[in-house]
Order: sequence, then structure tokens, then C-alpha cells
Amino acid sequence: MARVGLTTERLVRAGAELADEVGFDQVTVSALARRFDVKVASLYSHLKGSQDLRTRIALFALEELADRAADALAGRAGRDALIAFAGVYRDYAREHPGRYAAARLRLDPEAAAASAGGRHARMTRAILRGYDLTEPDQTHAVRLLGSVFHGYVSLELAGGFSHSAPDSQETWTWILDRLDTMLRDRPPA
Amino acid sequence: MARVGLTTERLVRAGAELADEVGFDQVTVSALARRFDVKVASLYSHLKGSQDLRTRIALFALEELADRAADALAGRAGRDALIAFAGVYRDYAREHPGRYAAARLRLDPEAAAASAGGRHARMTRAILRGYDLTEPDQTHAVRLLGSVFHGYVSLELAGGFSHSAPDSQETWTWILDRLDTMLRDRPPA
DNA sequence: ATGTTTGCCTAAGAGAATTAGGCAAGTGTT
DNA sequence: AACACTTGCCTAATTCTCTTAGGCAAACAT
Repeated sequence: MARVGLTTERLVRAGAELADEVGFDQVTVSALARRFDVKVASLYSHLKGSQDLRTRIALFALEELADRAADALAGRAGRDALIAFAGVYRDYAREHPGRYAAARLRLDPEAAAASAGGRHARMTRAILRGYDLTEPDQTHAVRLLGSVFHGYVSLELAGGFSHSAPDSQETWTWILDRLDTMLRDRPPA
Repeated sequence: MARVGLTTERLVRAGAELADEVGFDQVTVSALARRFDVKVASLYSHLKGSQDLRTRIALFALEELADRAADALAGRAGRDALIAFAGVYRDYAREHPGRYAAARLRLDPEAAAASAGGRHARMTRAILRGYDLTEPDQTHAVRLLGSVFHGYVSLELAGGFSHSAPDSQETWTWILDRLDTMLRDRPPA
């Protein structure tokens, strides 16, 4: 009985790849076992079960995404930071649709607290410090940016913008441009 | 063997209710059969299977949502129309989270073509006629509104805005106000 | 070499999806 | 009212995934 060398770490990484290939919904302990050419029960030494696997993939994706966002933000501010940050989300979702879907998994409170969710929120706030917003407005803006990025990326991934002109990239640029302007302008009172 | 009177129609409606109660992901032909106190195999006279059930629930939800949106739009224009239309999405998602999730199901092209997706797009364009946008800008704006509404509603449903001030309603109003202003303003060049 | 840990196994049982084939409750004809 | 006919719901069987329990041997420490 040759040992394959399973670890939770390797399983989660492989699960993330599997998600990108077949969709996060299709990630199953059975499929993962097949991928390692191992019996299903063997995974239960490393994972609590199916739900645990999904949660771990989600946490992994959130970290990876936060790392990329942090890189993109380094040395940028204002409009540049906004564009770079937004691009990270969009690119990640297109490169890794399964992981992106995983990152949107609804986590239970304890998992959420241990997740990179907080980093994401802090980075968004950091970008907004480049704009001159009062406190409640900053929170509103955090929520707006989250909504636009997530919403756009979801719809694009679902194929919503693929069969009509103008192409998606143009709209993306247009939207970021308007958001930047909106945040810069003083509210009309 | 008393006949219960199953029909595709009744099954889909019950499936939609089930989705609202336990989540769209948990909607299963088995659960649906239990709900009608009937054996699972009996549903296969009315549905092609599990995937067919989910697709039908999605189409049902899209129609229902489009009907509500059309009602809300009747007799309104401009900013009022925007606010009413957006409110329909948000309220629907909060009243019927399972159906809303169903409506976001990725449909195969033929199902998508037969869906109310086109009505949704046309209504969004109708709202934008109240603003003075050139053609490409109108398409960009359709996509922006879709992204914001969907993104906001998803995040709110996932509990993203529930544990911090200011409350979600305030942000919602703030966002719609900014969108209205943005669409009204001539672009800065 | 020896004992301990532990990685992967076999076995077994439950729930979900799907297909094939059967009987009786309805429906329509005469 | 009796006829066949359609069809709604059934039983039965197969496949697949998830999960737990318990076992053997490989890796590791000494």
C-alpha cells in the first residue's frame, strides 16, 4: 500500500484546481480521491468531510485573492489604486472561476472571522482614503465598490456580456472611470 | 393508490417555495417528493430530472421577477423609475432568497433564450431612456445597473452588511442617489 | 530491532438520482 | 354500463456520493 503523501494542504490546493476545471459546485470528495488515485475514506484523515473541504477551499481562495490585491495596491493610490484593485478581482475570477465561486461561499461566523475577509475590507478602505469622503460616506462607498466589483464579475462570468457589443473591457473601463469621478465629486448637497 | 394531482406547474411552484425555505442548493427531487408525500420516481413523469427541476424554478423566478418589475415601472420615469426598479430586485431577494438564487442559475443557451432575461434587459434600457445617454453609454449603463443591483443584493443576502453601521437601507438609498446623479451628469470630457 | 504513530485500506450503511416496468384510477367511446 | 385506453403513481434495481468504524502495514523514534 504505497503512501501517496496526502496532506490537508495538498488536498485543498487540488480541490481549488478541480473547482476551476469543473466548477465549485462539482467539487466532491469522491472526485478529489479519484484525482489522487486513492479511496474516498482516506481523505477523512485530512478533512472532516465535504463541507470542510469546501470551506477550506473558500478560505484558501480568499487568502490568495487578498495577497494579489495587496501586491497590486503596493505603491499606488487614488485612481490608479482603484483600477489596479478592481482588476485583481476581475482577473482572478476569469483565471480561476472555481476559486472565485468558492470565495463567495457563505461562511459560518467562526470561519468568516478567521478568513481574509477583514483584509479585503481594510484594503478597500485604504483605497478610499485617497478620496475625500466623510465617515458614513466611506462606508457607503466600501459597499458600493464591493457590489460593483462582485456584481460585474459575476455577470461577466455567467456570460452576460459576451454576445453583444461593446466588449466587456470597454464597459469595465467606463465603469471604473465613472466610479472614480463619482467618488471625487463632492455630493450635490 | 390515491392520486395526488401532480403537475409540472405545481412541482415547480413547490420547488420555488422549498428553495426559499432551505436554499436553492438544497432543492432536490427527493425533498420535493417528500413534500407531496409521494415516491421520488413519480416526479419523473412530470420532470426530466433534477437539472430540469432547477432550470424550471429559475425560469419561474425570472418571470415572476420581471412581472414585478413591470408593475413597478408602470407610470414612473427617471429617478422614480430607477428607485422603484432597483427596489423590486432587492425586495424580491429578501422575500424569496431561494428564488432569487435560482434566477441567477447559469442557463444553457436555449433555456436562456426562452427566459424572461430579455424582458429584464428591455426594462433596464427603458429606465435609461429617462437619462440622456449616447448609445454606447447606454449599454455601459445597463451593465453597470445590473452589476450594482445584483452585487448589492448578493452581498446583503450573504449577510455582508448586517453587522455594522450604517444600516443597509441607508447605503441603498445613498447608492441609488449617486447612480442617478452619475447618469444625469454629462461625462467630464 | 521494537514499539508507536498514522496513512491508506476494506466494509458497510444511508441518501439522492435515474431507469424500467406494472397496476389501477381516470377518461372517452359506444 | 361496459369497453378499451391513457396515464399517474407505484415497486424494484442500479449507480453514485458521503460518512463512520475498524484493520494492517509503512514510516518514524528510540
